[in-house]
Amino acid sequence: MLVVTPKISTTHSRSAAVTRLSSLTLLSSEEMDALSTAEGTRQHVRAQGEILVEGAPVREASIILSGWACRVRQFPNGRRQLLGLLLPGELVGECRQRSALATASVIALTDVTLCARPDPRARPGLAEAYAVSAAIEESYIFRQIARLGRLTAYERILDWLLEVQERLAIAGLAEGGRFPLPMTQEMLADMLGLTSVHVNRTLQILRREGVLELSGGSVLLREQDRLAELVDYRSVTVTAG
Amino acid sequence: MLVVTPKISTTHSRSAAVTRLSSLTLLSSEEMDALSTAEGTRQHVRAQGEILVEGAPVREASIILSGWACRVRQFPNGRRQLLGLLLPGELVGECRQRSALATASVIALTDVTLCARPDPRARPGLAEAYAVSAAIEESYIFRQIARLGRLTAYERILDWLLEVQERLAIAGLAEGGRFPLPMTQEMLADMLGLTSVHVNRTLQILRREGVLELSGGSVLLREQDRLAELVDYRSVTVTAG
DNA sequence: CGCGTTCTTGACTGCTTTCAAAGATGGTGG
DNA sequence: CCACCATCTTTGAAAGCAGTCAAGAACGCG
Repeated sequence: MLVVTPKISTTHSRSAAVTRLSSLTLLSSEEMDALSTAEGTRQHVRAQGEILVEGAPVREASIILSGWACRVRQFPNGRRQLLGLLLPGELVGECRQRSALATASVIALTDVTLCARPDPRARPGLAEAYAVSAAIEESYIFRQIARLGRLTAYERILDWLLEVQERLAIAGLAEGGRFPLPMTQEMLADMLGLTSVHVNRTLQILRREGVLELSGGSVLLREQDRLAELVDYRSVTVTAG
Repeated sequence: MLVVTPKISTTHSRSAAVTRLSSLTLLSSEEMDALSTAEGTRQHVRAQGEILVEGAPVREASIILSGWACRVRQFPNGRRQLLGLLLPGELVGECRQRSALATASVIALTDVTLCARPDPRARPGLAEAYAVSAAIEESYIFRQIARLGRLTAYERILDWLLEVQERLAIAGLAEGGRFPLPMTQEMLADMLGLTSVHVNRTLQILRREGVLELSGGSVLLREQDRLAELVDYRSVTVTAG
């Protein structure tokens, strides 16, 4: 239950955003400072609150500093589908276009803290980091399509958990197969195209098999190599040499 | 079976690419000329051929001049999922990043003709058109996720056909609910996360209901307003005012 | 006309959903 | 510290949508 991160013991270690973006490409110290400065002016959104509304204009791109968010599509009959996660250090509302409207709503799954994205002009490292981030995000989106289209409930859950772990690890928020999972089984169901009842039953199978511990909003994944093979999970690679 | 387009009777009317891109934003005549010139140097890919390979470097962005292509993810056990279509006038291999690797393979579903994308620098109209095109593409991708996650086979097919029609219509390739559909039922199945047997049975239901005519690689959709309501289909909007 | 691919059909299996209700959990106020 | 409430998780039984396997029919192409 207790997550210890002994190696990062300085009072105020690097934020998730700095950890993530500086791991995507080499950032100058000026660029890291720009990020830290930007993090000073935060914006808070309560759980369930809307960060972006589908069809509404996108003001400016933001970076998620803490908390989990997701893109979502709502159907009129009550069904809804979570299109993809947005985790700390990741960007919201990137677009290359003036007068752009959001192509999907974004809501906060937990309480979320955001800040404006530092201007990438005259900061090639940041521009590169944003571009790499966008490319990685695209590959997460494609993975979500393949997951929903061709994996069983059992495989979907494993594949998705492996992805979440990888994404959190990039931001320094997962360690040793353990990471937070602040979502109800109903949210999981909406993310994975299942019902909450079936998510529940499948999670129990995974627990019984010993590959998964799940309690108090925190997960421990065991035997990850075997699981990754099972669902053909591949780590993200978007840049060459 | 015979598709007549009487209004465009000049010998060489606008290409699908020019039709589509100039409908996304206002293009100057120089920009339209640049497109037409670019179309002079074509590249051909046979059906089933690879246009982009996942994990390989992306050379340059291209425009599809004719034929259908798609992004695809292949699983080791033979399963595969088509991630999304790429239709005439749409762009392949857009990325904002040097040394980028393709995040998914792209294959030709039919014989495909491509050309290099004219340089958008110093051509604000083209830059805008590419940006709008990318935004629209993103909304198609989100729609694919929602389709696979939350619609039944019956709904998936209708929703997808409505989207294909809208996309072809933008390029001037659909009219009066009739458009080409050069895909086998097995391809449809891989696109919609179903088996070909179930696609077959569902198509028969649609035919029996009279909402769909399908033969010789060509479709006719009837009662589109009713169908659109049935699956909560919304036309794409990505730019304000 | 012959062959390979694609489409169609039937019978059966099974994964996932639905509906309903009971149990656990966590936060709040008394 | 405990009772209480809302939310979340768990369980059971039954139904349904979609998958599997297999074989025959139709189609398109050379």
